[in-house]
Amino acid sequence: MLVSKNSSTARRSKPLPRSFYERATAEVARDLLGRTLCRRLEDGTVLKGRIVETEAYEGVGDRACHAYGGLRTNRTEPLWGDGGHAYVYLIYGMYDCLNAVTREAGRPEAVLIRAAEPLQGHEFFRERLPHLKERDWMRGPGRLCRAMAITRALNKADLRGDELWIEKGDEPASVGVSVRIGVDYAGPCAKKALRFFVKGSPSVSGPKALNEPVKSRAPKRPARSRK
DNA sequence: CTCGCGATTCGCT
DNA sequence: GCGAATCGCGAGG
Repeated sequence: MLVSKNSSTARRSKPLPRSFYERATAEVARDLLGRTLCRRLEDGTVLKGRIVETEAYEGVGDRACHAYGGLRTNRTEPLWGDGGHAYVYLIYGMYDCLNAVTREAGRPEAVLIRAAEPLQGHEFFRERLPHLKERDWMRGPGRLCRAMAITRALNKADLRGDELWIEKGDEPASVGVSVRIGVDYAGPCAKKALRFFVKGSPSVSGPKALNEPVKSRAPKRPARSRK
């Protein structure tokens, strides 16, 4: 029996189900913290990172959202599809950003994955981003995609697929909340507390002032209600 | 077709 | 702290 060192043949933990994504977007964003983002390369190498920072984009009424005002174009098409798929777009002509589409088809909402802590694939990451320290490999949405080789080729990919998926992971000890980063143009929507991060993680991006807040209390992961 | 600009990052002052 | 890099997208002529 072939034993693979890079775990390409290792049994794979189950990806989060579609139903995970078909909920209120802010809930999904909060709930994605601590989960394991996984990427399988063509050669079988599997890369993993622990999600430590996310942002919710709440659809047609959210001025910061690409689908604001009902905008439906070739670019925003993935947002309009089923939850549990990837929306990968290019920003500033050089960086890809990864979103997890939420809600059901017809509700164009998503969660931007802003940062993660490297869990698996250190050799690959180091070779790809030699100028950065380990903690910075996935610190920021552009670097995260760079490190994990996530490009627009994965746009619309199923997040339960073979190339890209998200696993259960572990519950963070402490969660922070703040306004979203880089959306000052969004008027009143820019004030909404839709950014979630794992407090104390060295891989969280953004200004210090947002990450070491004074009074914020972390909302708890909503208990699975039984009706 | 032209124009303005962005859910960022990096390097320099 | 500031500005350049770099190009696809969306709006408008």
